[in-house]
Amino acid sequence: MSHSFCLPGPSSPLFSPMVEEANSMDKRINSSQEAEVRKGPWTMEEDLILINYIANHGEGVWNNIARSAGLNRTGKSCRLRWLNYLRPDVRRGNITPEEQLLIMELHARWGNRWSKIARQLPGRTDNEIKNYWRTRIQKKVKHGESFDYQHVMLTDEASTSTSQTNSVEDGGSQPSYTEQHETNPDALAPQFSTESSDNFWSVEDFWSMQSLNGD
DNA sequence: AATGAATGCAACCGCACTCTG
DNA sequence: ACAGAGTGCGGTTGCATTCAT
Repeated sequence: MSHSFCLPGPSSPLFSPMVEEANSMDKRINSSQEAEVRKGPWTMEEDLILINYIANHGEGVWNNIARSAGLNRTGKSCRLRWLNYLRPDVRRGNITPEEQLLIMELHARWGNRWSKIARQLPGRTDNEIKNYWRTRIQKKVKHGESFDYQHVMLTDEASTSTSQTNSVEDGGSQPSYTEQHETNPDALAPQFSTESSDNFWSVEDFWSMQSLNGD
């Protein structure tokens, strides 16, 4: 199968700000210890490498993927990034009222079995559900002693239409990708971010592009 | 406009489980 | 049966962003 993504090379203008950052980090790493693995936020380059590698070779042993793809990351880190963010079927953005109700019902039944709960919500990840529960629902449960599904849903729907809407769809916390737009606004290659705005490419765009390339 | 607090999310950590030789 | 490697999972943390003053 040929799933090549036509990745822009590291010298591409698209990557320059990010690569600079990565390089400076690499320098620090290389100067201290060659084999030290990278931690912290993923760069766009790393994402593309991982996506491209898995598209070509499929999933496998994560430590091998990390090594073979040339990513200076642990297999664990690659797996997490793939499952929570890069997978083509991962749904991002607003949790619908239906999903919220389901989460609450399943949590009432199973407790903090996030992965189990996530399996009932196609495209949602355990991490996302866990975060959602802790930041939205648990907070409300704490404040209002009596746990009223209906109330939680109604109030959260309101917040969904305001703050939550921008949490992911406007890029959320992916500053490292969008920053480059500032430093390199005229980059020829498409921007890659989670934003759905006109000027940026989202992960979804990337995968639809991939399917257009005829895999 | 500045700044401190609150919030939300990505990513890491540690432990437990499963698989394989 | 055992040990080591790999994986899955839940808890926690760090930090960027947003909000309130």
